[in-house]
Amino acid sequence: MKITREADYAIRILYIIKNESGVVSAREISEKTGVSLRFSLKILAKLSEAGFVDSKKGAQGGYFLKKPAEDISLANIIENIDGPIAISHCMEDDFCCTRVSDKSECSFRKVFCAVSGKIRNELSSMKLSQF
Amino acid sequence: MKITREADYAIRILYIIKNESGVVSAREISEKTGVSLRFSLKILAKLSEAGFVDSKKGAQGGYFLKKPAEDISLANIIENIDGPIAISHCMEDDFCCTRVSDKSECSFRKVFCAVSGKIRNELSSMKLSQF
DNA sequence: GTTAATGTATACTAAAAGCGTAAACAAAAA
DNA sequence: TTTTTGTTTACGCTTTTAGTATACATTAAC
Repeated sequence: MKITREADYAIRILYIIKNESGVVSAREISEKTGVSLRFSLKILAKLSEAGFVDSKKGAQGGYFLKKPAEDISLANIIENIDGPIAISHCMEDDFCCTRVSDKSECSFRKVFCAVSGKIRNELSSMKLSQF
Repeated sequence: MKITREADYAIRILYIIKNESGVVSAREISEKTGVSLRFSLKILAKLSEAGFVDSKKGAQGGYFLKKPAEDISLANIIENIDGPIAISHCMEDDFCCTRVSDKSECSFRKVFCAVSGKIRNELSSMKLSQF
């Protein structure tokens, strides 16, 4: 029922980068979040691959947002780190639906999909810019 | 971001008990859900302790609902098996708030609490009786 | 051009949680 | 009194989470 710590950290890291005028070094991010340098770097690499940030190498280098903060939602961040937002394993093809002959028949699956959709909408409406 | 399989199974088990006229044996529950007998028993013990079901021992014994199905919501079941519905570790006292001096200052905490509340409301409105 | 500060990539490991099993026991109906 | 059922406690395997270590590549500054 929870997002991972990594996703939580990712949100805070992006928040720090957003609030800084120039580029922010991994060291500075680590100090401000309290997350170890190594782990911060790992998360930053994922954020970079996902296209949220870009980096400038070498002395005085660091990270900066690649997209406007209005275009980054909590749902975007979470899904990139943790994978799809889904409230139950039921929504995976090899779980409940190996037991229920017709997938569309499973009323719980329907409910879980509906609830997951609402959560996703909620988190999609929350943009990095509003924090 | 997911409920555990145990919670998912618990929901399905209660659904089966609800739809049966008399008592239902653990064996029958296991067969109908596809969950092993032992694991079904483990879940049934939790559901019994939580007051959702009661049981009749001895030959021809089994389980039956202790409350009306209208009074059992998905939120009730999930919280009993998995613990409180909370979308982030941030909401635990020893996580983000060891880093933020004033808990109420942490804007992410507020957002996570709000989203968690919405999810809980959603799941609370879904009663076992409607399935 | 060299150096030092930075980011990149891959692999590894420890701890926790999730998932399920085993075995011995207790109760009660037939 | 036997058999069917539920109860309790402990154990163990597997997967995920969380974090670390090492070696390498890039580039700005001097």
